[in-house]
Amino acid sequence: MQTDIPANQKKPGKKVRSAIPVRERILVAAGDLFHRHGIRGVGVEAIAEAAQTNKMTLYRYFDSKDELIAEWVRGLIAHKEEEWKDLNAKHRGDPQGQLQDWSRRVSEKLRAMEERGSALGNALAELPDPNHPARRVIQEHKQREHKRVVRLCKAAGFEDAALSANLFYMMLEGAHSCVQCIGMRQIGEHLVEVVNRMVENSRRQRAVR
Amino acid sequence: MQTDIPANQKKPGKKVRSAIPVRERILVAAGDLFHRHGIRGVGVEAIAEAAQTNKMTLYRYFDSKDELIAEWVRGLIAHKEEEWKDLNAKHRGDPQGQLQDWSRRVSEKLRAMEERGSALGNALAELPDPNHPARRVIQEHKQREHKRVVRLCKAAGFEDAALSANLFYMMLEGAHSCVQCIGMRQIGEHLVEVVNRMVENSRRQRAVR
DNA sequence: GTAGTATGTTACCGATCGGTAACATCACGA
DNA sequence: TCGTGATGTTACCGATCGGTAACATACTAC
Repeated sequence: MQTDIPANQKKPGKKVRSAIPVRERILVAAGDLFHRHGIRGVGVEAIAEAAQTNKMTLYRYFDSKDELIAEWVRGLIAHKEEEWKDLNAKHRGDPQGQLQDWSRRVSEKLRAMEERGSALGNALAELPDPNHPARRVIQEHKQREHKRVVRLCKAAGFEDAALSANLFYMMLEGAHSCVQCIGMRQIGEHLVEVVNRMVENSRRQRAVR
Repeated sequence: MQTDIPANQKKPGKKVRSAIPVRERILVAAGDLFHRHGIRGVGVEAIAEAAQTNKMTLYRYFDSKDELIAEWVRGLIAHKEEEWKDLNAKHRGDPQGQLQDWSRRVSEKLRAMEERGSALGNALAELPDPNHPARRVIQEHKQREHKRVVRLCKAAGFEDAALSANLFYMMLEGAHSCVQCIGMRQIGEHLVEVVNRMVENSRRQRAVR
């Protein structure tokens, strides 16, 4: 019941330097707000506040809001590509297993998602300018992801690899849309089911041959 | 080579009243700009100008920008539901034909589309506020559309109607995303192909039984 | 003609936004 | 203890936005 304030912190509510570095806090706060309220619906001031800092500091780390958006997007993508790598390491030489596992992971994420869809998908919708740094980064990533899926489907020995890959990719994108459109968080389970059947079909076909 | 201006039009470049009523011109202009530059990226002034009128007149027809957005969305939806009705009339008692025809129509639209995805999908991404009039209208429409697809898949006699319906719906949504993500305007052809196979499978199964 | 209605014009309001300058304060190492 | 770099604070800028008021003009019906 000491009434005095300990000397090591000047005022009761005064800044207790967070362990997480500022730059990261800003990125996390920005990401959260962008995804919840839309990129254009969030001001830099609100981001700084949510990151427990201020606008000036934000602009010391990021040249502009657009660059902050791009950095956030780059982080999302880096994380996602890391997951693809993990997947590849875990199911080395088993492309079918990779596709199945990926669909399972997506399904889990969808179940835990709010009514908002994919962050990257929404970002594309919100940033129509083809020269926006974030837009280009996203599109390049999606191209890489699509190519990866095509490669996996080929390696999986699917009869029509291009068709299977595009089916897989359509479902991947569509599942996220569905959560936002009709609030169907359990649709991922159907994604998983379809992928499983694709794999089964491929095995059956191979057995016949 | 008459130097004088005909009496029936005061000035050379003066307003030659368009045959299309103002309200509709505004909606068309708004829709075009919304879809090209994003809803939040377009100001009412720009809309009025594109509609060859002015802000005051715009606000005489629409209570607010949000209401204009909602009206535009309602128009899109009405048009789409009209198409569903046409489809039903054309393939009465043939649910499989309806699904196939719908996928074909979507495919055609995708091929003609710019790099921007679905207008309704983008609108959802741009309007995160669950109380926005446009958002609610879109979600209700998507719910109806989804139910319609489920009904069609049941009527089509697909083995697992719920699964087929969700597959169909994921592809529908996903195909639009893909155009925006990776610029794949020909992906609709694969959508059509998958639907055709679903129908074939269903027929083969029925033949076996 | 004249009245009434629809539309155009201009100017303005308050709010918000992205971004910057100048200066104060803090934490920490030498 | 001092100095230095990182961070906080405040105030401000110009631009844009959604929305409104007041008034001018055009068109149409009678």
